[in-house]
Amino acid sequence: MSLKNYDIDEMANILKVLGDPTRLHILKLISERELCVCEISSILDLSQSNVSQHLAKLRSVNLVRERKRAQWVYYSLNPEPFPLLLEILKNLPDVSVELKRGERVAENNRCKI
Amino acid sequence: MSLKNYDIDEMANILKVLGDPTRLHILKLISERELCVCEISSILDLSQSNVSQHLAKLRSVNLVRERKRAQWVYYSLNPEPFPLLLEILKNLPDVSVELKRGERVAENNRCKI
DNA sequence: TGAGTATATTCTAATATTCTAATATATCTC
DNA sequence: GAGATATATTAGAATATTAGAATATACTCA
Repeated sequence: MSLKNYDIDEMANILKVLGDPTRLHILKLISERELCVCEISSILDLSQSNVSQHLAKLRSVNLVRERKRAQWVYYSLNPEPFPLLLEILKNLPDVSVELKRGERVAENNRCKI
Repeated sequence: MSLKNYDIDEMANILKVLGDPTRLHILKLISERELCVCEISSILDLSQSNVSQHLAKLRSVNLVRERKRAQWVYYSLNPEPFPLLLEILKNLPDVSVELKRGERVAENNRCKI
């Protein structure tokens, strides 16, 4: 996803989706490592439904990619270059501690494939 | 305004303010040339109150600068470097035709100082 | 000082967003 | 196939945002 040639409404839409702390947090997490919904849910201590709805918004503007395996869905950043997003994420606080917590959950829940 | 060291809530706040087509449009306009509220109002065909409220949101996250002269208030981009914003604005459609229209308004209303 | 103009603020109604609870779908395992 | 698990979707209540009308403030000029 390039940044070129957006009209104002498209750009506003993307920025609106980005303008939510939960969604930014999710993006930061999956920018470091692919995560399934249950891991995100557990790390952020949010309901599955809530996370799923935020992911739907992120999908709606093509910011994330999903990979389905068995009953799990793993999310990662859309790999097409979107320099703006990378710049934003680079400047958010580190989430490695949270990710460690996610790993333990993954092991317990056997969604680690 | 640098992009470094924002926490997630601050960043989300800024992006939320940016995530509105009217505000993006205003930012694009004043990135080309300092404008008073009445010019913005006329160019975008929005009520004075509406424009003023959008400007208040832009002020709330420090994206714009105001210069008061007589009864007019002239807005321009906050000059502190905010590479992210410049990148966004660079990729929005040209507004020079709209700005020409604004100039005519300015002449009629004698807010051109 | 008083009338006129530009802008900001406040209030309110309409609309949009968010969260939770309930339900649906899909896949796995037995 | 039946039950269990992961995820998505839907519906509804709570909350937030938006736009317009009315009002307030600040400045100018006669």
